[in-house]
Amino acid sequence: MKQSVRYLLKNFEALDQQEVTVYGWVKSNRAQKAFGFINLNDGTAFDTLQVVYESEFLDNFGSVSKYRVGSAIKAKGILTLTPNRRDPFEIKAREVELIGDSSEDYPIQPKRHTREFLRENAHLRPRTNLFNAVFRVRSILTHAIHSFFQERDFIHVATPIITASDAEGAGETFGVSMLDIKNPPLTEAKEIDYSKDFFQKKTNLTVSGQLEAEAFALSFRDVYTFGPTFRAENSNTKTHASEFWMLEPEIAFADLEDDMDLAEKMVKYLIKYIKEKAPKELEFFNRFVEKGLLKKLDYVLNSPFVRVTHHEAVKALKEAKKKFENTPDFNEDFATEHEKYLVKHFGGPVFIYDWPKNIKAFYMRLNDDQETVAAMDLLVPGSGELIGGSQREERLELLEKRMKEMNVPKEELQWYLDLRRYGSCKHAGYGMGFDRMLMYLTGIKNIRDVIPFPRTPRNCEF
RNA sequence: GCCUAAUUAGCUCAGUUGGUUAGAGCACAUGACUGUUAAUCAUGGGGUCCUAGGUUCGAGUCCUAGAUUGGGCGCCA
Repeated sequence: MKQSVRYLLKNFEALDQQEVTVYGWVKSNRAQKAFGFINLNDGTAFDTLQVVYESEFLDNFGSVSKYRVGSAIKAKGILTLTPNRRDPFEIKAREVELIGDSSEDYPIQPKRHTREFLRENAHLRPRTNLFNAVFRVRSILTHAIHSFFQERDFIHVATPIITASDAEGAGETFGVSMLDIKNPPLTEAKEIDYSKDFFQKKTNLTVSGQLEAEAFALSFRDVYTFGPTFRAENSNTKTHASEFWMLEPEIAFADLEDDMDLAEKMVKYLIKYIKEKAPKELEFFNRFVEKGLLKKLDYVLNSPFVRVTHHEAVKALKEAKKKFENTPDFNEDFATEHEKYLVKHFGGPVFIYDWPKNIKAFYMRLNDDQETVAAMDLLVPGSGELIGGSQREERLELLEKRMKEMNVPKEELQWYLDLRRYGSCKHAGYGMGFDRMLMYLTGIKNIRDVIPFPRTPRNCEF
């Protein structure tokens, strides 16, 4: 019988003077002449468990006192309440056994390491306090997303990872091919002949599950897709990764207003959920990662998100006293400095909606002014653009016209146009960068530190 | 992709104007210690100063190129 540290932390009061067995890794070991202390972490809880070992109970006291940090051990002993000490209880060992030694050069020490060093040791960093907390919260956040949508009767749809659609926009994609790259089959025009490839056409890793999600929304009404996404851009920033996770809900019989309502409700739900399920972890982030994190989250929880049009936002930028490197323009997207100013100016998350049509994607619904589309971005402090969404163009003629204007090939997207031919209706959706949401919730400032084994340009270790 | 900074022990860092044998804390090893919790104390071992060239009587230190990493920006349905 073995107990997890999490179980003991929850039930220790009822287990006083009972024998328990724990397995885990040594976080620190402090030996004196006839007794010593091991702080044990088994990964099930953020906190460690103190194991007291004494020479009078152990034959192997000498070797136990030499167990190094990182070693895997088993400890059997008597759970004892210690109300006057720092920890509420401890284990008085009757048996301590080495399962897996950790050699002298174990890189993770009971001291502060730089994030860069830990990134290079991505296989060992989940053993540190910080990453133990980050990746537990990541797991809980995944669950929070599913429960938010499942509680609202959304259908989860697994959209494909490999697609043949290159029509979604200018985003660079990773190609998927089984052709011999040294000697590929060529067409008469001396171009690579993808008809000889595995799928008999050019394929790539997905940059979005949205188009397929739309098909399901026009069957199930409310759906969401949640999974990995791949971008081959040579982006070197702390908010971009080559492989990341994206959540994309899609709702039918709904407009942009409904879309923003859903996004706002969801963000608040996720914050509330994490506060409830990972209070220890949040407290840790609040102390050591971002001072004021809890205050920030509470503020977001309790105030309505500001909603301004792109036009109003640009106006606010133009009226700002601050000098920008890039001049704000009514027909342009924002630069990073503009986004930073806007979230500061509006004091928290802010929706920017009704964007000029020429800087947005072909599927976004044209507004009555003929100049803007029903698109929205949610900007948040620290993580930049957290959510981007729109109401979709449901009118076949207008959609076809827009595709022609933007050189989107129609042939590959006949199925997408079908959705407008057969029972079309207004619908909307958005995409949320899951990893950016996690950054926002934990205060971690680099996306590489919220992804277990991050992939970025020139880096695919592990 | 552009700009900028950094790279010295397992880790975090110091290293004077270019000049003796490159240092500290933690970690590791040995020992002391009857309640420690980043324990403490004593002693000890541990270095391709990122790589390749160059300048110089002499380079961790100066120059050139490259690699890697950080930060800023760009790209980003």
